[in-house]
Amino acid sequence: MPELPEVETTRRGIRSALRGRRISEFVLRNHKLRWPVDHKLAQVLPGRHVRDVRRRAKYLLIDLDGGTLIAHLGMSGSLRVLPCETPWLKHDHYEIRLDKGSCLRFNDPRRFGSLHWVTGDPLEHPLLAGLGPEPLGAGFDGAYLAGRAKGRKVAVKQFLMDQRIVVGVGNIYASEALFRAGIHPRRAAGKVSPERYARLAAAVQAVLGEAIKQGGTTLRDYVNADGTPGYFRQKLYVYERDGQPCRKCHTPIRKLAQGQRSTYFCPSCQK
DNA sequence: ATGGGCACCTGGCTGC
DNA sequence: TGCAGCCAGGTGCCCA
Repeated sequence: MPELPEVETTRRGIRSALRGRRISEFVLRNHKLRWPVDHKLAQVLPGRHVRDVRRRAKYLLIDLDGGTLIAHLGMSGSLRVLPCETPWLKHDHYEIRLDKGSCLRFNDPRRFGSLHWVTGDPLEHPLLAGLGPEPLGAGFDGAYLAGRAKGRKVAVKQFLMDQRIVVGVGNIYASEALFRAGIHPRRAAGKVSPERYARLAAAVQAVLGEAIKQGGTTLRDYVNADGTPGYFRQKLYVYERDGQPCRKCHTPIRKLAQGQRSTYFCPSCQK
């Protein structure tokens, strides 16, 4: 999926098109996403206005009068703003039609995405309640990471991707942040020094911030709200670069498997 | 509590 | 050309 930078880029793209607008219709073409989408949304949503579009972790929160839509893009999902007359494409699953002829449409080949409607505080929804701090907000730094890592034997790369520890870091940016911090992805989380956690926290913030500026990373499916790809791919140091020379020391980048996911690293720069 | 593995699903690529 | 096998921006859940 889209990781934090891609979700944030999507948020910025759809927010300007949605805010203040009135929903005229909700069309559910395929309710079989990660969790079944409630067909009643077709009755519940029309007439409501969009107050704001927020992001928490990799979830988009679309605040309406009297409730919030919680949308997740899964691995391959994208939300785009389109003219209402645009024909349905393969893997288009739902559409929020707005006044003035535009609509927000969700496309997701793998259907790992989701859509929930809540009338209370969305941050208290079970999917969101246990999430860790935002990496670009207060409460995330090296001291925090070091504290959470005490005694943990899990590899630091998997630790960093645990959304209960810190949100938003997925498979691409975990490898990239560890490279920037010079930390070997297989090192036990509890055996990384506080000094190196300070470097790692700064690296996470830097790589996510830079990726947001570039509109995210497009590998395959991901497109922004206006259909354009993200341009951060050319700035990646290690992800999907196995066998190619390290951009700092020219040692070939290596690939390994951790928790059924690929990890990329430089065996010379990362210890 | 922690760690490890599987499941959900489709499509694109590789190699025989 | 056909097809099996493997891999892909995530994460909830089950088991030891």
